[in-house]
Amino acid sequence: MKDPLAKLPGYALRRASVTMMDALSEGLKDLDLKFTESTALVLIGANPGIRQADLVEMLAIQRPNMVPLVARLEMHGWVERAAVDGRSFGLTLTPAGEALLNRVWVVVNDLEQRLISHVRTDQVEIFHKTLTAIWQNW
Amino acid sequence: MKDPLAKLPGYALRRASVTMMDALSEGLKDLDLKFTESTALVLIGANPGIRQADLVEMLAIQRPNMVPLVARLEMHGWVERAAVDGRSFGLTLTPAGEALLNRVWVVVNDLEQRLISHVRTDQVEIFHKTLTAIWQNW
DNA sequence: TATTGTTATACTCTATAACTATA
DNA sequence: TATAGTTATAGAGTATAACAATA
Repeated sequence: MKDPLAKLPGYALRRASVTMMDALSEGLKDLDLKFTESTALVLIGANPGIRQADLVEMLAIQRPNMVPLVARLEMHGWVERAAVDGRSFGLTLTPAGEALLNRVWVVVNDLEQRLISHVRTDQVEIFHKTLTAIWQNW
Repeated sequence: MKDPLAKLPGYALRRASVTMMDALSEGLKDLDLKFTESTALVLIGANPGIRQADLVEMLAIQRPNMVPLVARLEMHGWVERAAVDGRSFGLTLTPAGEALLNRVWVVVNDLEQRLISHVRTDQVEIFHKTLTAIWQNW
């Protein structure tokens, strides 16, 4: 059976991403987290007081989809919202949120290590830079 | 604003894939095709008489989702189904399907070239091999 | 008994339009 | 007038269970 798709780096990029995301979803399932929720936790943890609008921009998701996401993190007691001004909220992790974030990092680091295991050691940096250039300079 | 995600090759892989897929979807919109439909056309074109079950395996999609996909390609007169035995159909492109496939290749080749433009020339092959290893040997 | 294709359905993720309140 | 957050909703894309017909 011929497979012309095998010659296409773009197709490989897609398949690699899906494969990795499947594994990540599996790992996050134990934490009761979706992928985007985990990235939001990371950014809130690194930037206490960050606003929803900042998350929207950094994660490149739609504003309306941020609402139920943050609501769920707050509902579980992982994130707190404090009014910054009359229309925006600053987000911070609760102690429970910090603890959860630590577990997120375990899952993520395991995944990244597995990913990197398929990249020659001397190629890891350029591999990363190339992927970053693709989405940032497309 | 700190962004710990920027250090993660896996996150870059995801963002790169999404960015590229957005561009591909845009290109395929002119052809009235979805991404998976375009990959099915490629495989049918390269393997006349291929069965749905073969597509399902090669594209790693679910069998039930193949049904409306092939039905749409047939409905538009791009693909013909011929009974191979009592339970399976062999798929072939019609002349209209071949013409459409040529246009798919134009879109795909443009996209691949744009993708590759972000990869150093001497790195293209290893970049491709690395991505392939990730999804095939995960 | 395993395989092929099918039907019906559900779930997740993402996108759009329109609204309120505030800067 | 532009921005932040919200509401409601719609659309892809993908997944599962169960079935009929055939190998």
